[in-house]
Amino acid sequence: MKLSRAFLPTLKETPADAVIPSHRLMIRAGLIRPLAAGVYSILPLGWKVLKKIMAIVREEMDRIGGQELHMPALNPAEIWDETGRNADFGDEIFRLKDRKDRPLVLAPTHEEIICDLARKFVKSYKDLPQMWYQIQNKFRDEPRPRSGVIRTRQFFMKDSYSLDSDEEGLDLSYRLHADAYRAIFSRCGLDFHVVGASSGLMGGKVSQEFMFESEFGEDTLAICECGYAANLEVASARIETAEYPSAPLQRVETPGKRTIGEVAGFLKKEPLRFAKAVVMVADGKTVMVLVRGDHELNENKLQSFLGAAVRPAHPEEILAACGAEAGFVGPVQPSGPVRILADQALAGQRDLVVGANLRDHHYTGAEPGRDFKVDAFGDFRNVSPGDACVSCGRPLRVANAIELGHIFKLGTKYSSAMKATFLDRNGKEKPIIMGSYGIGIERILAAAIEQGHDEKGLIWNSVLTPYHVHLIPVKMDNPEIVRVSESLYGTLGAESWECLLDDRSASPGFKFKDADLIGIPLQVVIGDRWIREKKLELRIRRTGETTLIDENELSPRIRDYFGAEREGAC
RNA sequence: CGGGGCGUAGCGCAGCCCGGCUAGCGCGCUUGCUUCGGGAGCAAGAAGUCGUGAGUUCGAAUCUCACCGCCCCGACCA
Repeated sequence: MKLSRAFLPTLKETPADAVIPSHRLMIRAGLIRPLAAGVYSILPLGWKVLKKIMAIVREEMDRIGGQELHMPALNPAEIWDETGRNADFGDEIFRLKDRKDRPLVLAPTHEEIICDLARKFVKSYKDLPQMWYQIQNKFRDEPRPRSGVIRTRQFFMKDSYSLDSDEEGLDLSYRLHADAYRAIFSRCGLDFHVVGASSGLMGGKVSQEFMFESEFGEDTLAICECGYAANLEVASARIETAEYPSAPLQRVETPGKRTIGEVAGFLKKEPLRFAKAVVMVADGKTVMVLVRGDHELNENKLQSFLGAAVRPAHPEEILAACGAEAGFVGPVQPSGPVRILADQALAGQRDLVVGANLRDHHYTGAEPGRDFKVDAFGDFRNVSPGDACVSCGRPLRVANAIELGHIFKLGTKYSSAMKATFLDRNGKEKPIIMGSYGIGIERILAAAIEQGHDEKGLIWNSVLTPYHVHLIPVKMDNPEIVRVSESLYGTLGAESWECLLDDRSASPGFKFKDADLIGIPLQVVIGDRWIREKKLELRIRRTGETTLIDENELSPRIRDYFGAEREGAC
């Protein structure tokens, strides 16, 4: 592509509303332009990279036996009512009506459509297993789109679905996907973690996320050097408890001291000697959850334990259940009926500080079992940095991350609801066992940029780079330089290297800055050195290293840089 | 949805508090000349519903109200 003719609008200045590096650089380097909140046009340079990503995804999906299909984004709402997800998605689903006033939705995912296809075409165990996938636009009316292309309202997803007749089949389909995903993200040159995750709205028991670490991530991971990694939603750590002697239960005055920090300072006791009471409501019932004073309640774990959505209790509910306001509530003789759960770190603990269910008072010396009843112990807390890894005991690191992909063992949630069944060997009708697997295509692009840039601009890796070589003739008024650069452009193109030729009559500095911003791995400068000594300057974008080479050395150098796997193509 | 910020030329911004004459600056764009190794210089030019609507006023980019849009933090999130 010749830059004089290219639709490649680069920006010297950073747009005011772009915050994270990938977003800023995608706009500055002309990959994307915003149309509305969370909606982007993908310009030629960005589209070129996305197509390379999609090609890798297709190769790896085909390799594990996936069959590509394409389902409609425009769906009748009724099909979403069959599983109840039209309601479950709430405002996140885009709804519209056709001319006959029939309700339609823009699909946020495709389990329902898969089930519809499956119930029409899968009749027998002999038709299974199946693995169907697509790369398609998804629509989600996110409450808050953000971070450029990372959370948008319209985005490309590779979504695939496995249909199996038994659990062993599902295990295999799931494992194949896990392997394919590792291959995809590795081939795209990304550093990533595979973590145990929560299934959330999707249902099902087992799920794993593929995450890349980023300070701008919306998720938090617990990571150990031994290889253990989990989303904080489900991460656990070893329980380390010290033994303390019993002490008598004593009510003490703590005027105006509500938070653990305040009471700890006032009573001169460490926060870990506290049992913090958090009052939640699940299914209309009040639940008190105790966690150690230095720990945090993990609502996701509580939710999984209770099998119901939970929310923090309102002040009047707290008062009704405990007889005191937040800050002074505790497990010792609450005034109302409350189920009491406690984090396992509190099991067997003695001499704890708890709220007294009386304004401005706490108890010291409290002991579960002796002074208050715990209905159940469980893992209800967030892992914190430095906690001991469950598998090796070394300290865990906690880091933010962005989700690239998520794989789920769904089971029969959707197939049962939609009567997607088959006849097994015994002629018995059974629901198809499903898995569902997603990759955010644009997020791979964003991750590649988050992991490949410097203060000057993008630095593409050799796989995703939109072009291999950026030819920079300096002095376009010199016919010799123009002739040589055109000739190189022609020969490299014939060798099937993708080349950018900056044939604009701009100043050298301008071209160099633009080339660094666009970030093609190899830059070739044709200028003074050519005039004086017939040498090309080959510059590696990542390192800035420049070498003078003869014209006939260029192709071999390019081949070396991009590796032997390209040789067949040359 | 709660909190905060912003909306003036393609981009980045000033002007607004304290109303007033022709709405300004840098970049970019057009034309010409000169330049040409890290976002060149000079000269001449084109380009604006000051987000929208209503109100106050002799007069509104500026004050008031409503609405719309965009960004950030939080909530939420496959």
